[in-house]
Amino acid sequence: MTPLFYKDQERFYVSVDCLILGFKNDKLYLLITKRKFEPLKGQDSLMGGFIRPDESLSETVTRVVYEYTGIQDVFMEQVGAYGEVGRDIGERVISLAYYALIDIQSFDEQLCKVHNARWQELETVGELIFDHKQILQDTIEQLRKKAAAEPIGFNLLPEKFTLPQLQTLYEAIYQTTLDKRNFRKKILEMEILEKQDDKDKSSSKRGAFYYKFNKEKYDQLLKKGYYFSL
Amino acid sequence: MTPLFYKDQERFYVSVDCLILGFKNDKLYLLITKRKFEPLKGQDSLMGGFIRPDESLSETVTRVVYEYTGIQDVFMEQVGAYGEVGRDIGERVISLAYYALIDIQSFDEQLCKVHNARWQELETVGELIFDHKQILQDTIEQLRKKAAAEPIGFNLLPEKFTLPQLQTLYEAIYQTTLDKRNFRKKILEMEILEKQDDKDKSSSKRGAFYYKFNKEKYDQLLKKGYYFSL
DNA sequence: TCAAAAGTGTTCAATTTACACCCATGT
DNA sequence: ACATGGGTGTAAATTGAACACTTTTGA
Repeated sequence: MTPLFYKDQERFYVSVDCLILGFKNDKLYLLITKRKFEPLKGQDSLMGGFIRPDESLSETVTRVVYEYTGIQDVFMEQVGAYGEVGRDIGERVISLAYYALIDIQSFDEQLCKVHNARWQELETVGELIFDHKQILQDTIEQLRKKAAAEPIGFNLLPEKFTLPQLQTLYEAIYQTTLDKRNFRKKILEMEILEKQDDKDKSSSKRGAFYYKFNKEKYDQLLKKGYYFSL
Repeated sequence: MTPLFYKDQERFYVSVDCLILGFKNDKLYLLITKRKFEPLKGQDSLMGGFIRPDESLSETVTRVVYEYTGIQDVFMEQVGAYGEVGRDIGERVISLAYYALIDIQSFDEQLCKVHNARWQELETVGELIFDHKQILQDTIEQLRKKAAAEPIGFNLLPEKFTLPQLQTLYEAIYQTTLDKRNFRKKILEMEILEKQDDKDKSSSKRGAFYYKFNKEKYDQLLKKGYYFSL
């Protein structure tokens, strides 16, 4: 019942490459693994996995991210398809790149040992196999644009976070410094944050109030034609 | 010499779907074809083609666009990868969507008959097979953002164009009206257009001066940290 | 001579940027 | 009591939005 026309076509290996990003110590980190098989076994690589016949693309990403982080229900976005003929030196593989933003607190550190993985500060990532470095560049560029236009940064923070935390996150994303008063004014004016009663005292004596992102309020805002922008 | 690990994996049909866009009569048009083979033979569809083993993704797009338009060296951009398990009802096909912007003047009208294709006004596109309508939505959204931030609109115009033409193009892209004086001020201040000595008299008695986009000037602008925005 | 599209500047409003001091608290 | 990071408002500058009339010329 498969149409004949399809049968005449070539088929290809298709993989996903996942850029798993976390935020700690005021910096963005990329999860990097040592490749487990030839060719280039042992070299630094993005997390990857081949697509299975019964999986959609995002299901494959979800599976790979879960495997490497133990986290489910992760925020992800597609970066693009990479299909130069010789990009994978083993066989021809077309790769679909996705980045995933995780709260690094809920990351299972054990899994680093299992997978020979490590968190590498984003700005200091060295050589990666194939075109993975290019994929990373494209991802950073896309993340910057997206983070400026939609409230996706919160995926990198715990449910409760402080405004200083949020600001250093955006400073890490944009690789710049931001004015404290302007930043706070802007984010608070949107009224998408809910101030909590308790404080984080881990980084100052005075303590900084916790906030939560309120997705419902954000959705209402969208309906009214307002847009997130930082 | 192919690594064993790869051999264990499934392989997939991979196609590109091309959204070929043109501009005429103050409106954007999408090239639509009647599907040539089963399943859904005869229904409206984007231009597509299967990837060949010796082709990169953009080479496949270039080939498909050439086949349907007779145009080479076309501006294109990737929209994304579409890979839901059941998206193609014939077989599982992972599709990589690209849009291409062409100068509709240089389009070979003959090819419409050869391929059962037609230009459909973008805002009136009806049902399309599979997830092609979704792909179209995503494309329009991406095109709007891109056109606002980079000088890609010129790919939809002849080499020489007038400012009224350019303005109606942007009005078609954004689906809004723009203030003539503000528009002209903004685009001319960038100094990326070169005024010609001759006029287009086809749409008014007085005639409107032709301009050309100057890519060199634009690149210099980029180096100085200025950015295109319309 | 008149209809139809091309061309041209200024004012006001909104947004963005720059900037400095007091507060709370643990040591 | 003091050091450390948290928290707050205003003024200036820039950018974006609104707006109306003159010019050219073919029919």
